[in-house]
Amino acid sequence: MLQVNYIRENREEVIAGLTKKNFKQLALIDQIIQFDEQRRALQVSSDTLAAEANAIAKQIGELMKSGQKDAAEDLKQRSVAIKEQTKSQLETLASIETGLYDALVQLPNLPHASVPAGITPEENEVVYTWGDIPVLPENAKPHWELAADYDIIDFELGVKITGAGFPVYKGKGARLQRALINFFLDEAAAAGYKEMQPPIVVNAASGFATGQLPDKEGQMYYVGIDDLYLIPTAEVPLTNLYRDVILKEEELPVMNTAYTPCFRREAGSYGAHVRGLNRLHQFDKIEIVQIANPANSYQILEEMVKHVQGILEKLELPYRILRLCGGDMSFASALTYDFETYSTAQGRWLEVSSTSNFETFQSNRLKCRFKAKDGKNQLVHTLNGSALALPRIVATLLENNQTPDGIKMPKALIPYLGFDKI
RNA sequence: GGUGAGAUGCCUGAGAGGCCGAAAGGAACAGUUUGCUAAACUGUCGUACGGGUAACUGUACCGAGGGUUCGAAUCCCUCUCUCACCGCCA
Repeated sequence: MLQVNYIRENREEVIAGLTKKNFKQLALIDQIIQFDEQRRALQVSSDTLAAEANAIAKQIGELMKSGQKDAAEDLKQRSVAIKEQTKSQLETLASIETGLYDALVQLPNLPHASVPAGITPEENEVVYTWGDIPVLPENAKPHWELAADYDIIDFELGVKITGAGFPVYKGKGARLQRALINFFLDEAAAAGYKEMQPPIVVNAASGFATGQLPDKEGQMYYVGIDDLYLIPTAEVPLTNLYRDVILKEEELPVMNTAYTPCFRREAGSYGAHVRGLNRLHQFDKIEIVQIANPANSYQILEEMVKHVQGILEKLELPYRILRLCGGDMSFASALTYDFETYSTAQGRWLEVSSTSNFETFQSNRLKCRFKAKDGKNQLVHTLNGSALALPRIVATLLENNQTPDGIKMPKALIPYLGFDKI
C-alpha cells in the first residue's frame, strides 16, 4: 500500500510510475488526493469540537463539586448539542476514510527506476545468462515420462488420494526432495539467514498484511471451520512475524529463511504448459526474507540475487536472470528479478525463483517500522526470494541430466542424497 | 469438548466514573561519578492522525466493536483472543 503523504507530494512521479506498471485507473490518484484533503479538513474541525466538549465536561465536574448545579445544567445542554454535531462529522469522516482506503489498496507499488518499460513477459530484460544448455540424445524425455519410467514421482496416485496437482514422490524421488530441502536450507544458513519453522496455516490478519487478502482470496485454500488459510508461500508467515513491530535500527537487516510446503489453488490456470511438475497445488519451497533499512535495501537485493545464483551454479543448472518489465511485475513489487532454468527436454525456460524488493509497500500494511537514529519511526523495506522452489528444479535436474544409464545427480547434492544417479 | 480466570505502555503491574495517556518497579537510552566491570545518582523513555517555521499544541487509542453518561481504562452488551485445570490425543 502506498503512503498518502507520498502520493500527495509526488503526484506526477506516482502517475509516471503507475503508468510504467501498466496501471490504467489513474483517476484514482486525484481521487485519493481529494479524499485526503477532505479528511484532514474534517479532522481539524471534529478535533476542535472534541476539544471543546472535553473542556466543558471538565468544567461540569468542577461545578458539580462546588455545588453549582444550575450552571452545570446549562453546560450540559451545550455539551449535548456539541455531541450531535460531532457525531455527524465523525460519520462523514469515517466514510471518507473508507473511500480513501478503498482507493489506496487498489494502487500497485511504484516500480524502481531501473525497471524497464513494457507490458508482456517478452519485454522482460535478460540481465545475465549462465551455463551451457546440454545436448541431449534424440529420444530425450520430459520429466513426467522420466518420473514414470524410474517410478520416482506418481501423479496418478496423487489424484487418487487427493486430486490433480498433488503428486506422490516415491523412493529416490522422495529422497531427492528431502536432499534439496536440506541443501537449500544449509546454503541459506551459510549466507547468514536464520532458519525458522513457521506455521503453514495463517489467520486472515496475516493474509491481509502481505497482500493475499482480499484481492487473491480465491487463490488460497481456506479452512472454514477455523477460519484459517493454507499458506501459498513462506513469505506470509515469515513476513508476518514482524507485523506491528518496531525494530531498532541496529537490528536491521533481519534475515530469515524457512522451508515450507506451499499451497495454491491456481484457480483459472490451465493449458499445455502445466503438465507434470510445471504447476502444482502443493509444492515445497525454501524462502529467504529480509527486513531491511531503506538506505541499503537495493544492495541487499543484489546480495539475495547472488545467493540464488550460487545455488543454481552448484546444481549445475543453466539459468538466466530477468529484470521484469513494469507490466509483468507483481502488484506489490518495486523491482523483481526472476530466475529461469532451461528445461532442455521441454525446450523452454522455467521460472524457479522470484526475488523482489517491496520497499515500504508491505511494511505499510504490516506496520513494521524501525526507530531511526533521530528517534522517528520509519517504515522498513521488505524483500524476499525463493531459494528455491523445488518442482521445476527437479524437472530440469531430471531432464537435463538424463543419460542412457540413468539420471546423474549434481556433485553438490550427492552428500545429501546418498546416491549419485537415479 | 467441559469448567474457571483474564486481556492496561518494551516487560511486570496498580487503577474500579472527573484529579488518568495512565502509579510503581524493571528493562532500555543519555549524562554525571568511577582505574575497568559493577553500583549509585540525574534525566529521557507509547503509538497514530492533525495544527504550527519552531518552541509547542489538539484529538484518538487501556484486546475489538457497540451502548449508558455532561464525562468511561473504570458501568452495560456483543465478539475475539490468551491462560489454567479436566477430557481426548501425536
